Amino acid sequence: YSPKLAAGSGVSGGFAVAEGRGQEFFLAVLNKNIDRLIYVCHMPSMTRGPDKQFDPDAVLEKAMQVFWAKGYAATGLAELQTRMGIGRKSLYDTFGNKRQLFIKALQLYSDSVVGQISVELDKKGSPLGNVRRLMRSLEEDHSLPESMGCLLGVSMAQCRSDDGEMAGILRHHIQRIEEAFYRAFKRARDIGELNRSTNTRDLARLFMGIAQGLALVGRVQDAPSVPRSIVNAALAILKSA
Amino acid sequence: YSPKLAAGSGVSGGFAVAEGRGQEFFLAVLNKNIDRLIYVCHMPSMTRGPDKQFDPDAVLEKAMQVFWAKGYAATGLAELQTRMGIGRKSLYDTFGNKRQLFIKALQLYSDSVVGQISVELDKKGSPLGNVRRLMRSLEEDHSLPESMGCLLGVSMAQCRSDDGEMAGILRHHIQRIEEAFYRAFKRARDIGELNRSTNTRDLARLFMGIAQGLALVGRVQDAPSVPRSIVNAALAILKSA
DNA sequence: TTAAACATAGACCGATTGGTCAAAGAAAAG
DNA sequence: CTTTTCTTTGACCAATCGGTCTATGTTTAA
Repeated sequence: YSPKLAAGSGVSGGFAVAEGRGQEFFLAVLNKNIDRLIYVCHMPSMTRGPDKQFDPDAVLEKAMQVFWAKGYAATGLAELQTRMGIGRKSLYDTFGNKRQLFIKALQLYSDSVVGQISVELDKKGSPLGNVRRLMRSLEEDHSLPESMGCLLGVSMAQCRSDDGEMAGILRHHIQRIEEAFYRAFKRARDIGELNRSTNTRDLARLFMGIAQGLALVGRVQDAPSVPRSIVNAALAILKSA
Repeated sequence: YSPKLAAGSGVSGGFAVAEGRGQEFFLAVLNKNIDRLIYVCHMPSMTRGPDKQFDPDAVLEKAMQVFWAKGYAATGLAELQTRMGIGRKSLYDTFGNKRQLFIKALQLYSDSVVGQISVELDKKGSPLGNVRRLMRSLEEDHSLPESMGCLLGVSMAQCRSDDGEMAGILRHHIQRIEEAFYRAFKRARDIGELNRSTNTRDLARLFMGIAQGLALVGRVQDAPSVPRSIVNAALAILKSA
């Protein structure tokens, strides 16, 4: 861990008292002091260098934007560097590698966007009202010409079918969406906004799926009519559910 | 179009009668015979080489599979070659380039998969019965662990946000799905399987969106419960629509 | 058989990929 | 100041990217 030990010359040249002794002597000394050596090697440094010149969170946000717009595979390190505004070494030191950076970007997305969805759905008052407000908001977002869809959806589509780790991460994130809808629908049923016979788990999963489909279609849509229709029909469900 | 004319020596050497004439003469002759020359140049060759040693359609099907599983950007020419089983020159001579190959693969997908959906929905008998059968079939497909989702959905997610041409192509293909649902719902309303008040256009777009969401989620799902729920809830809509 | 027209395999291209490394600079403790 | 530790820049790497092209068949009309 320390370059002092890695420098070969320091070992034989540094210990004047050891002159003329055999190899066994050194081994004995090392064995006796190995714990202390390891301890010293792990000690915090006495001096420190300059702090990072960028805010890792702000920079990660930029990376997320790029992945969101272009997808994982189509995003190159060069573009990431440019948009994040940091050097490549800093990028690797801070985030590991491209894949880990992507996973961290997914986490950030989940924490912000999915978190926002949860907040919206958990608001006090009519849970179905919350759902309606959220869906109209999603409709508006994905009707904009510059809509990029949902990063989770985009990533599910790009995730290689044999990449189990990535699939698991994505599954976890979309489950958070499902759970947010589920809480809202369960509460709606409890207070009588939904029929007793309604399967709230099924309904939550359907709305999660609709949200994904909506975001996906919004990516290639040139007019707001299709997102509008989807949300209209989705909200019509709730009137008789 | 013919190397015979491209070979420079043939022009001056071939017309013995023209010896000693000026440049104007040649231009006059060319002008008089230009139509005939063009005609000749477009004539079918007198000899022909060997036929292709592969079936372009079968090979395109293979390419489609690769794009489907890995996505456009993550698919390299090397893998395409291997899976298609043809050389790179043949690939470029037959399909143009990677992008055109991809567009042709999209077309093939649309013709087969979307075509199949249309056939299913246009079947005689109860249109809502057709919808139910189709949705259960989609549920089954996307519950399989090896499900790769829908190539159109995958491509929408990967399509760069500034690639208008690709967005247009994809929009066209998913409209075919929407239209298939629309025909079924319209017919259902006409024969009384749906309420008069139901907006069949909205409902068709919703089901297209649900199908896309279902396919997307199926890509990362490890258990059939979520696809099952989505279709359950989607079909429950129809009972009171 | 000859020669034109095709298809094939595979070498080759510059550009770009994700990733590493050495040299230089900056901050802070001694 | 010096020294140590940290960051940053940018050169560099092998591998791969999409795409081209030459050399070598192979087929068929003349």
